[in-house]
Amino acid sequence: MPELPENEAQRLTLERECLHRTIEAAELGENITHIDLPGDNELGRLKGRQFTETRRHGKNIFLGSKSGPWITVHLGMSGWLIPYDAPEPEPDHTKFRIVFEGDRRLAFRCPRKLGHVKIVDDPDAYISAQDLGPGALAMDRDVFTDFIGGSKAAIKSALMDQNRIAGIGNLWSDEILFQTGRDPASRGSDLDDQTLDTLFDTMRAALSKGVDVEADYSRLPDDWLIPNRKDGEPCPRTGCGGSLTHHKVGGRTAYYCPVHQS
DNA sequence: GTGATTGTTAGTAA
DNA sequence: ATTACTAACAATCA
Repeated sequence: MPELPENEAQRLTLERECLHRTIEAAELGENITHIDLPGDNELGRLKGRQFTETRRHGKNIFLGSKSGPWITVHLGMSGWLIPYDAPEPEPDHTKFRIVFEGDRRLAFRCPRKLGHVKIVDDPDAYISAQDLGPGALAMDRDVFTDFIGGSKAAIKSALMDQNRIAGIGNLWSDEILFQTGRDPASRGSDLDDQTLDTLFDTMRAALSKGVDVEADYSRLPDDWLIPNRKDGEPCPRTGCGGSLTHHKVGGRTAYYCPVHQS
């Protein structure tokens, strides 16, 4: 379930659970055809080292140290990083694991195999090679408003364009547009300057709150979309009175309220 | 069986 | 050249 807030929560978990422990081994799991994982040579480079820092850019998580190497993880659609202590059982669908000295383990669970793990020497070089845009919570207002204001694509698709804004996916784009009161299929180029500013502020506030609650949706406000994101639910916006519905925008399912989002 | 899923990307079209 | 849209990827679930 990984967009910017979820990935940031994962980074925090790694920060708390996986630093300053000597790596005994890095290993592949079972049933790993069709998933992008490091080869044996790469795995060997991790042995004997310690991770000392974490980073995140958009939906990409990095775990490493000044002198490298780093591992970078993308969770894909269903990936999750799970620290645990032996002899607790390893999670199902573990595709990659790190064995730390002592009992600590880190499992990369990825049942749908759309995530990946790579070994990289320099996170910054990796980020620029991937052509990722600036992180949604790190970017300047002008860069955001220039891009959205000049985009003829559906505004939902523009918000999710990782090459321009890194970190926003299907759920959080819906949330941002719900709070801004815009139809997900509308065009960014149709927005006036004031609305673009509001959209930027709303994006920052929504994602920041998601980060604050460590992506625990039960701790999001009741009048937000995500905790109510289901067909036929009453629109949670106070006094709106509409009903939530959905349709396809840019190949993804967009949930929205047809009454207050235009 | 049908259609859906919180993501990315190769290929195509404009 | 740039931008926008679609289908495909793999596994699971309703």
